[in-house]
Amino acid sequence: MAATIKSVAEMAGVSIKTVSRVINKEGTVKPDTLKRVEEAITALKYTPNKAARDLASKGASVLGYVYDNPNAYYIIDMQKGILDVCRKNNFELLIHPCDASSKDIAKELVDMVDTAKLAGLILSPPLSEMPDVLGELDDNNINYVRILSGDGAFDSSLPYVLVNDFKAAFDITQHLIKQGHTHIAFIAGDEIHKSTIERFNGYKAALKDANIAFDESLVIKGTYSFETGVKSAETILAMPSHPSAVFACNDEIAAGTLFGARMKGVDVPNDLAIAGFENSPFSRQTFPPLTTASQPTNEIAQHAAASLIQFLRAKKAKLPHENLVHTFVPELVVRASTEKAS
Amino acid sequence: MAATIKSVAEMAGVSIKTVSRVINKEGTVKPDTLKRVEEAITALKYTPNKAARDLASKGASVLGYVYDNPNAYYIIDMQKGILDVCRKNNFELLIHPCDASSKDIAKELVDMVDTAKLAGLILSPPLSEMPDVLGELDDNNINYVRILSGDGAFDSSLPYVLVNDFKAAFDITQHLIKQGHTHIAFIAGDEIHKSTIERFNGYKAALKDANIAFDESLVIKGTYSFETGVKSAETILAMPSHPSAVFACNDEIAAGTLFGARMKGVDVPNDLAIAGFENSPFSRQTFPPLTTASQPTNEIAQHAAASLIQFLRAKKAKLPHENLVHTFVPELVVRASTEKAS
DNA sequence: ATTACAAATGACAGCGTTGTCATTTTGGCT
DNA sequence: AGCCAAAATGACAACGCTGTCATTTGTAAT
Repeated sequence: MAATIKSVAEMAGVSIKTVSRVINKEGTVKPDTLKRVEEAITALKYTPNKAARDLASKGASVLGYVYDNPNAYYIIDMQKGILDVCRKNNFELLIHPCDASSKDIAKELVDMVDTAKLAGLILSPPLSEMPDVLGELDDNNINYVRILSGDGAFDSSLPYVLVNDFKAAFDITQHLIKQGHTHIAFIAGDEIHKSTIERFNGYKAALKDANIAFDESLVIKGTYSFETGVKSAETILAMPSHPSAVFACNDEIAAGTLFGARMKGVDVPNDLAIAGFENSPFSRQTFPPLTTASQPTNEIAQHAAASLIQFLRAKKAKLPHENLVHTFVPELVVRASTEKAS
Repeated sequence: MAATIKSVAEMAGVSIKTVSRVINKEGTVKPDTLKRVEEAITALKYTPNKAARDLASKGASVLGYVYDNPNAYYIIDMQKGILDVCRKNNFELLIHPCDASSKDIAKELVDMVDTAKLAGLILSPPLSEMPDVLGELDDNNINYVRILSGDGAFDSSLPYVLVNDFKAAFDITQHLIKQGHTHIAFIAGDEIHKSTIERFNGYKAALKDANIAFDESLVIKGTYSFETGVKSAETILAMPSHPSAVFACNDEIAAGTLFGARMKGVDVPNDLAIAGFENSPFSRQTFPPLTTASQPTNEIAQHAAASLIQFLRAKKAKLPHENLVHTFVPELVVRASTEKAS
């Protein structure tokens, strides 16, 4: 029923190999024949059979996007960015939400790559920051690109994308300090995420930079969740002479903190300033809207996917390839939750 | 390098066809040989080559999930549900976010099915409710399952999943009425979504049921967005003797309304009760939390995917199949945004 | 035992491409 | 015109599996 390379070849009066050359843009076809073939392709509405292609060329062009992240907005943005690049490069995408805390996660990924014959993986935090998972992937010769939190290049034959949480956290803290706060609480997210550490370090660095003594008692451990924020608000407000500002490790925590403060009748930002991180859509929709840091998720995703594809191509062609690295610095977004009405 | 069906056959001392029978669970293999083959498979870590399989059996086992929906939580839930079923049935999933308002959307989908040799599509609203898109799919003999808003079965040879927004909206409105409200505004979402219409009808039915005259001036048109909520709040609060309650077509609008009310210093729920729809995670995280209706998105997704797969199998085997229909009724979730402190 | 028939297994031809290598065509030089 | 290398094209085997049909093996009834 559907057109095949053979029917196109017959119609154009050439061999199937020539048609193959045309669809693969090998560039060794005379303009004249090229045109005939292209016309035949259009006329027959021919699209190459992917299965046959994959079989003949050994190995499919499918990437896997692996994630364990509760932030739906982040995931959706990542998916869109990756898909864009995949479509442009004739790759397909397999998504794989999973449980990073599962004991067999590494094996699960290896199996998946194996079964689906994946060309490579794209890893989001926290998976991209788990040494044992990465080690297992390395052992099995699996290609992957990582998106992770960090502020400097490191040695790796595989591509990766860095997000400089340190710098952004520094900026946010500095912003709070400029608003006159000296007593700033920090609410941490899951420690399995390197971003938590980086943001914490940025926070400390900004304090130091402003000659404000770091006070351990102002640091609250938690997870990247609304509930953490709610509980932390209670804790913070119960402190004798409580902090006048809070830097929450992400918007969800910040929203929870805001909620908790509200419950206690506390005025934000006048009695308590609150800053988040990530620029989730809802950070704009809380009341008051949250000061936060914005990372270009879609762009990050595109860079990650593009690097991986470039890497795979270089590898296939046995070309040497440069170390593919990109760094992004989330940008400070100031909103009402940290700015006193003037 | 990797094991093939041939190497397994050799090791087990059988023909490749027998191995094929084993991996396809055809069930016509003697227990004895079965065991030998399975051992060989394990020993060699053999996994069938998907491309070869697809090629030989004409047509891959890949479903496409097509959506144009700004609600990230909904999409993530849907994906997870679909993915679960796909994995269980050895199907793969291709996700396809798209723009339903694009003129060529129907063509885009047909092309996609064609190119990726998809076995079928899963359609979310609003795509599942657009006659011209469906018509084009029908014309091209594309198999699909729809998830749509409605309250009764209809004739269709293809499976579909119904969500009874009418009933749920009725329940929400009734809840507001029971709280003593008689002056209830309705904020509509995009009209391209049938859910908007259904929810509107449910709202009207509940009013009628309580002998409250329907007042056209209390209906505000909008889109499923936070901004619509914010603007509507202004409109509503500017009304002479403004409504005491609002039924917003979804949580995002409701959150916006809440935000807008807050801006004006209005007390929710005492001066204005607000109800949403969808039970988005953030409906629990606004202050006060929103009354809403909860739909089991994950389950809906699973049913949709399962019906489609069942349909495809029946079709392939040329078996007659019953009309595969499931109906879900979202459940009322009462929270502080509509309950006056007692 | 023999026959008859069902169950289990195998041989082999595709499926629609790409890769390899052989062949033909082309165009620039003498 | 004649020659040669380079460019263009083609023939054909693989890729790893499934479908079809033929063959062998097992089983129950005579």
